[in-house]
Amino acid sequence: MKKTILIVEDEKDIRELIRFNLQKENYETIGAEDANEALLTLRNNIGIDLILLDLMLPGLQGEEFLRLLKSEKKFATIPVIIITAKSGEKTMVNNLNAGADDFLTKPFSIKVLIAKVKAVSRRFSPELKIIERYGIELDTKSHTTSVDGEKVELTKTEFDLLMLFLANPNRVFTRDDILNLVWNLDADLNTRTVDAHISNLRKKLGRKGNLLKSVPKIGYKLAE
Amino acid sequence: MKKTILIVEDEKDIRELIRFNLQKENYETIGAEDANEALLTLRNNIGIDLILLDLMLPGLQGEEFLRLLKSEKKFATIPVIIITAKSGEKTMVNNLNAGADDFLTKPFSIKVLIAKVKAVSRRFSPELKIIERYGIELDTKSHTTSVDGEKVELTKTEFDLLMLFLANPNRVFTRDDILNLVWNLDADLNTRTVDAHISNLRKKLGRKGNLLKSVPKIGYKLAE
DNA sequence: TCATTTCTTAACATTTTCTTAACATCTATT
DNA sequence: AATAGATGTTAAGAAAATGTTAAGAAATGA
Repeated sequence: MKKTILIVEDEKDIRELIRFNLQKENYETIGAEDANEALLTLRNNIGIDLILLDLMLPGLQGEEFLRLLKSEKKFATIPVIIITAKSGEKTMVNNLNAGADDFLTKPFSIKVLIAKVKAVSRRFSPELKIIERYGIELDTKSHTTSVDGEKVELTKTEFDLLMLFLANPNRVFTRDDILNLVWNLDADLNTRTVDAHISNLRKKLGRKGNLLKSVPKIGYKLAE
Repeated sequence: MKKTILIVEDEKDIRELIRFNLQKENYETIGAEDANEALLTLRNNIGIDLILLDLMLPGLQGEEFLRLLKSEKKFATIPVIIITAKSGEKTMVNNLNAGADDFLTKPFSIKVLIAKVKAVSRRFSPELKIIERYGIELDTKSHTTSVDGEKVELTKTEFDLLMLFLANPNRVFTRDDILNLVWNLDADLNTRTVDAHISNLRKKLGRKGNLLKSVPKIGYKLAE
């Protein structure tokens, strides 16, 4: 699932540069010009997964904002990467103490930025889990699937699709929902593509294939 | 290869201070607030090279955690440096008996901490460790490799790459994961570089080469 | 320094996966 | 039963990913 990054940066050019590159890496991004706007965004948006914070902000100083963040329980667990022009060691120590998870000094390379974002978000959500339901087991660690103990080979798309349903049993998804959640938001696909993948999945799931139910005129769901 | 240090310390300020300084020394760090989180991290993270353990932990007492560590075969070989406020001689002896490799008493100087970490990891890194699986044997001490008893010449990169997979069978790594774990975080490389090395490795591993499986659209894993 | 080894990348080959369109089948309604 | 509109299925071409090789760059060592 796509991760959302809040970019708090007053210089528009830099903000857009960062956005562009993160979007290319398949992150969702939200921009904020200053700390106040950032706070507003945080309060109105659920599911911010990471904050990129430029410390040289006008108004409420970045440091202050960082402390404020870490003092609100709701936000305290969101990882923060600091961007700063000051490279003094004291500053870094202060920020790290205030709760930053990593830092970048300007000028920074986009590659390093991306690498840090990935490293931090990986550190915070080691998505290693096993989902099991109705005798179907998905292991995200080895990326393997089994049905009643028998191994089944799925492609990545099939795996993601099945994970969506297994994680949300009985919930109906429209074809558009599915395209948005399993593919990229901007993928420009025929909705019937979903049908084709459902069909393949059913076949591969064997006797458990009929757990994937079509809900006429709406979409699909997983149910007994 | 960058070494990863797990810092088990409930006081956030101290934890971050340590992190910052170790990162500066080019170590990878992971923080844990208490023993439970630490155990979780150990189970989900491959390649923890050293543990810094504050004994004054809430919940499961540090001593208990240490004993638990040393009793699990998988973790028993990871060196541990104890941080403690108690400087009593008896405590030290107890901890050293329980498997600690060195200790620091609070308040400690960062310089001493770094020095101890370096000393301990140096002591452990030329450790005679042999990984053997599927008939492939890696000897980290002599840096030699054999397949079904036959010696095989690997370059350092190939060796590190193979070690990553052998130490984590069945786990899928993305090309980015691999670049981060085998190369440095900020190595600025084309992800296809990984493919080239995998290809070379497969060839050198002969009939065992096909244990390195590609997982299309994700990465690679080692599996039967 | 030069020689040698190792690494990175680009180019091309091969394989896998995806998407779509065509046709089949089903279901509800008249 | 006929029809219309939906879903099911299949297979072929397109697209994307991986496999492989080799050449130049970079690192290493004499």
